[in-house]
Amino acid sequence: MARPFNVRDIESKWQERWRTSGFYEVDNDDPRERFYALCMYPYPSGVAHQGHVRNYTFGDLVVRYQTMRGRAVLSPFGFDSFGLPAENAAIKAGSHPRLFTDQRILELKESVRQLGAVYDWRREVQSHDPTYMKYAQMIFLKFFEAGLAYRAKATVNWCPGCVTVLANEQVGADGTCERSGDLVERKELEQWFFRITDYAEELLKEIDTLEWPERVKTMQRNWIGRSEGVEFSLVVEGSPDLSIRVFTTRPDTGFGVTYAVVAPEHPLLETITTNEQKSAVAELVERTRVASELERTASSSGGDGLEKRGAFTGSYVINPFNGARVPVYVADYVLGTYGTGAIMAVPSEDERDYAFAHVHKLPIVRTVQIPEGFTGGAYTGEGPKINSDFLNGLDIATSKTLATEFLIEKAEGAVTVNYRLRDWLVSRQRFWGNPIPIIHCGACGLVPVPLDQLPVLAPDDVVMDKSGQSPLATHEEFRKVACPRCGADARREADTMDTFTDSSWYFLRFTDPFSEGLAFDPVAAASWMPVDQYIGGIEHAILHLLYARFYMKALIDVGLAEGLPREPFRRLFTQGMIRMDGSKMSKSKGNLVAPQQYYDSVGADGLRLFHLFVGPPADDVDWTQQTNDVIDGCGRFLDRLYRLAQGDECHFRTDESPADLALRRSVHKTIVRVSDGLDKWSYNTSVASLMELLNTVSKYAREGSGAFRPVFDEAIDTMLLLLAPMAPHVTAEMWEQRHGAASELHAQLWPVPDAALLIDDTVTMVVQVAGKVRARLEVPPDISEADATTAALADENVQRILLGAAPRRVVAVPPRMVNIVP
RNA sequence: GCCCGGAUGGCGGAAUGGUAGACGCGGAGGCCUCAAAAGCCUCUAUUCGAAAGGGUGUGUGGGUUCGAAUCCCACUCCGGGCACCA
Repeated sequence: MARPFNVRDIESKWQERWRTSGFYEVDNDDPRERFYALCMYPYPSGVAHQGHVRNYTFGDLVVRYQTMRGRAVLSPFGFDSFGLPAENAAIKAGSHPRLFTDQRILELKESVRQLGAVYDWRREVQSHDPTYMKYAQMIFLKFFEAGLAYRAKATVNWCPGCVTVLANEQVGADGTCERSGDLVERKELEQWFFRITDYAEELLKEIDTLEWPERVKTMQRNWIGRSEGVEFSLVVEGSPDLSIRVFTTRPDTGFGVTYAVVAPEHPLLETITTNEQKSAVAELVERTRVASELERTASSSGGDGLEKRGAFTGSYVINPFNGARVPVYVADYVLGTYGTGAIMAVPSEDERDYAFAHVHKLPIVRTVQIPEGFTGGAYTGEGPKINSDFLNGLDIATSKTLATEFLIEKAEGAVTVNYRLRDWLVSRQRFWGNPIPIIHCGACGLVPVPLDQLPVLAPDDVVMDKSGQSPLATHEEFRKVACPRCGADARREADTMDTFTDSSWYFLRFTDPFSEGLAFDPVAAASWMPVDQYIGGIEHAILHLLYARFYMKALIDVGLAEGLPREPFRRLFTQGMIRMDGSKMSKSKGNLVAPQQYYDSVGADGLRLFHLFVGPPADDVDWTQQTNDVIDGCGRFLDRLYRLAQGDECHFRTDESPADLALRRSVHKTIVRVSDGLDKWSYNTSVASLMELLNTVSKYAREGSGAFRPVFDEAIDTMLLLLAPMAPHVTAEMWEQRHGAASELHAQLWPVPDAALLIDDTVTMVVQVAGKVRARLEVPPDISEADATTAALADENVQRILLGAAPRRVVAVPPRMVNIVP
């Protein structure tokens, strides 16, 4: 494509200028109003792909726009540089992950620079940087001292592909690993956890205060999964001292309990299992132990496997509501890790219980009147209580209250809240991560590495393989250490931290990477936090965004972040992903379209404009055959603007004309429209109004009576200002051509519309007859209702359609429209 | 199964109770040129009509309203999230 200017020369000129000018570096004592703009820091995967381009285009737009709004904008960049891909690549090549990582950081940095995105690079953070590691370890130890980090044996998720344990959040709904896609196995292992469940209530409550996309908030609420109910005791028949605690959210259905279930992991299972039932129960327990999460949680609707997935224990418990004896089963549909690990089963009003009862031929007693025509099994809807003694005829809510009181009095009942959220498993059996700074001493137990010995760094000569053992575990020199407390021979912890721990506080480090001896100075951090605009992918809706919220609260509570807001990200924007042939554009799918070819043709400015223009930023983008044409179109728009601004094709006149006022009105209306679009994340319409304005100015200056220079100049300058955050290079170049090297476009303030120019002399009023448009009239904007009606009725076409008949009714909304009802 | 989005020309999309289809892509025609590329101009939902003008039209069916892409009810399809959490 032949262009009126040299894209590469212009773009590299300005990129170099931004790199060296320090214009986008902000100090912590900057007196301007502050704005913290942040894109989620990336895993360094090499040259940027279109997803990065899209993300950083939005981020850079925010930075430049807010800067022109007069704010001190904090715009840092860094790398989430620990993680499996580098380690796996290193194993394959017999090399060290640091080499891969450092190389890829350089590549990604270069891509970002070529996009023209501006950052305060003095604040750069890399997870694998020893300084950052030191403070990450220090935070771990603070959590450990505060009891927020603990070691426990638990049934955990093990990914055979990644040869490490995973957090619950990293396991998909189908029981596969979120990264590798392997089926996750369950293992009983001793691991490190963060007590995120301590914060379940706060994490849930504060979601309401966040300006986040509704669906992200919903996903977090569901993940935390709060449910309110009653815990009470079921006394075992024949053993008055023995009872099973159960949890229910439907105490009102107590009269419908026809059996009870304990989880295969339940501590009382052995005690209550009778001799005759021992083998059946043992078989069930063994089956559950080896079954994958997937098998265990497979849909309950398939009755086929269900029969085998439960066994009678031989014991009975007494239903406190009616004194009935009901059998106790063990079944794998009850989880040992939730509630009390045991339930009262009400097949009539619970679908899972219904399915189980159906297969095991257990009785079903309805306690809610089913609606007429209801044909399903369990009925979970509203209705009057039946078969329920003192609850009969009442609604469910009232019955719940009464039944709860009953249980409190008669069955050691207590109102309880349960959460689906589990503690965060943070240890990983991998090499390329931050070592957990703990020493295991036979005498002293778990001993923190003294602060002055941080960071614990992994040695470079570690054998990384996929044996499943932590690579550090086999390095004798690393592991062997004297206990800091008693001096005896001890062993260093060999596991590393989940990389999500790194991304849980990097945004705090960005605010103050300068202080010595501190992760960050709370005063400096408080001057920037919370992040005013956080931008990233929807794929982090739960994982990163939940962990970071937890870290923020925990850091405050352990005293590292006093005075900071408890929520780190005030506003979140999640961009759509890029799809090609129906699937996400990604390195693993091999369908990447590298940005370089567009840097060469339409330039970074053209490509940025495309990402802004292609559709609403939150929507997914389909990369199709049409895409290249649209990108060319964006380049064409910049070319036209450039050519027009040269003035060679314009006719200039020295006297004023009515056309000048009309143009100025278009210009000032465009200021409003573009600003609104930028404020409301409607970048596509902002670009559209600039394109429209260019068409208008072009017509004004090249056709008809021609252009008046000052009006033309105002139009061009305004367009450059409005376009500056979107296409920063070419606009900066044009500004310099017009105003000289002393004036820098990006240092200008955002244009302010002249209110007087936002009002037109006449507006188009629509005349409808019976709701159909029959005429359009030019009327003054302050036309009265009577005048509007008169003008409407006088219209020739309206007259013709009315056939002289008097209107039955006239609705006038001056000056927009008049609707005549014949 | 439950929850949340969404459905508008050939395509991406605009319009959140008042002119449906802004803007762009694609397409058609024209100007410029020896010719092409580039650029520029005009047209481009559909249908009847020579035109003036009219009919139809925002997934489907109903409703509210002077007036509905927009609000309400029911349904269909598409996308996403969650899914034995008692």
